[in-house]
Amino acid sequence: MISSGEGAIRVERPTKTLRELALEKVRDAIISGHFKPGERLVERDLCAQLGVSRTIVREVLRHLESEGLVTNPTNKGPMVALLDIGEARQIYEIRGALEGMAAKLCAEKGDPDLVAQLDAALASIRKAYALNDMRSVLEETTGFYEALFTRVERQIAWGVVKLMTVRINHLRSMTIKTEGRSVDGPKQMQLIVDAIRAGNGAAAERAAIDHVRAAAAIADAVLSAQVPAAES
Amino acid sequence: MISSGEGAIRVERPTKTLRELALEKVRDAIISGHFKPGERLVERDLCAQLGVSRTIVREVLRHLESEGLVTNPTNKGPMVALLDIGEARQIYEIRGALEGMAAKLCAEKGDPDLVAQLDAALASIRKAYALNDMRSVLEETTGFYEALFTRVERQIAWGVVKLMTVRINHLRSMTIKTEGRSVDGPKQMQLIVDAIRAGNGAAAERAAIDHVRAAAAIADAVLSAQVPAAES
DNA sequence: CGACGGTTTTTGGTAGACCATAATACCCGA
DNA sequence: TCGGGTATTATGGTCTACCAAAAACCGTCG
Repeated sequence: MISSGEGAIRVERPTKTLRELALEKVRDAIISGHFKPGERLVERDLCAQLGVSRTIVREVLRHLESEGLVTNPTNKGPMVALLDIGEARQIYEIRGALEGMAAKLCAEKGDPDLVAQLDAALASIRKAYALNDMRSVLEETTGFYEALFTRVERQIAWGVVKLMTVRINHLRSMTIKTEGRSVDGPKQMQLIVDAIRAGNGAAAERAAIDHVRAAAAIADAVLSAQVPAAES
Repeated sequence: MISSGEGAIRVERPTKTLRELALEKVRDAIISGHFKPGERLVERDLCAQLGVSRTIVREVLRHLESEGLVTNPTNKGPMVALLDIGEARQIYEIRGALEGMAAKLCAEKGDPDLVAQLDAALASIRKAYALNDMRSVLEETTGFYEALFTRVERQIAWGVVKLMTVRINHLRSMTIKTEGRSVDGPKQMQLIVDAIRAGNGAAAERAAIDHVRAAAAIADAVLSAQVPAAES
């Protein structure tokens, strides 16, 4: 991303600032469900729990707000964002559009290295499924798509997809556990890779969209079942 | 967005918090070029200029950072983000994908009201061009696309497009001033509307993509000319 | 049981302090 | 004059304390 002219001998001290640490902690806590949707996030409580000052906490909350993980009704204080079923559908749709675009570009690029990388990622996913290691499944799947985007220099689209993804993370972890997903999921991704290998852009796009669509359908079912009819 | 059960008699005091005000001010200052790309944004200076405390300024900077308008090199302090030509291309591409998607959905919906609204927006754009009122051109164009997205309930995609758009705002204001743009721009948008009116989803999608593509091409030319060869 | 009124909680926002580090200016000796 | 080391300054990162106002809570009284 940064055009550092002078090679890779940079010292790169990964000085994480306290704020970044706190941000990750809170984000993970939300994603992992430690803080449940709708739960209030009281600034001073967070200060105590994180062991940092309000300055930090406020900045973190603001950041998460702009990520869509936290909502902030004025004069009420921040809370973990609720995921609307309509929003979830929209997010899956956006992912479909962008992942389809990336897959198409990959196919048109015709880079054997890329195909190899995707194959490897897919193998890892299958292995993780076999071991029932859902955490790794998610991780490797993320890696698969990261390659899909970044190998054709689409960092920004990848950023958007990541942003969207954190908001539906708990849905993701439910969809991958669904009956048959351990077979269907990789199979659909295989179709993407095959189309890319064949250099068939249109097919790659379609396959990517289909894969997201399948995940969306499962998520939809999960959400509908989970909240059959929220009373007024 | 919010399901307020009890009708529209809400008092709705638009109590903007200071922070929100400050955020808009700074964002506008960046978009309008008051703060130029690469310029340092010194926290204490901003405090003085905005008349708010450092807490607020820091939160605002963090927010703009996650919008991509500000970068924050560690140990250096925030500065207005530089727009890379590659990033600009990526952004136009994403807009193409999403606006194409929205246009297609609009066509498939077949809502006469929507068509009327788009026609009206387009008329306003033409009028603004005739008056050489570029500010209004931008505004009305935004309205056009907002309708395109929100009329088919794609608020999230619209949010993404808005996010992308602020980052290329100065490019936008240059492209619309380009020779012939006052004719070509509306003409291309007319094609979108026509396709929607005809209920032709594929054509609407194509027209939307073409329109973005044309803008991207101009932006590309502008950027390439502007920075012929940035030295190492 | 319900309305009223006060107390506590919590947010929005401010001021100012402290430290660490990066950049800059400066100064002194060879 | 040049080189190098040191003092200074600018700035971000972080903390604490404080205030006002909105909300939430709670207990009392009609």
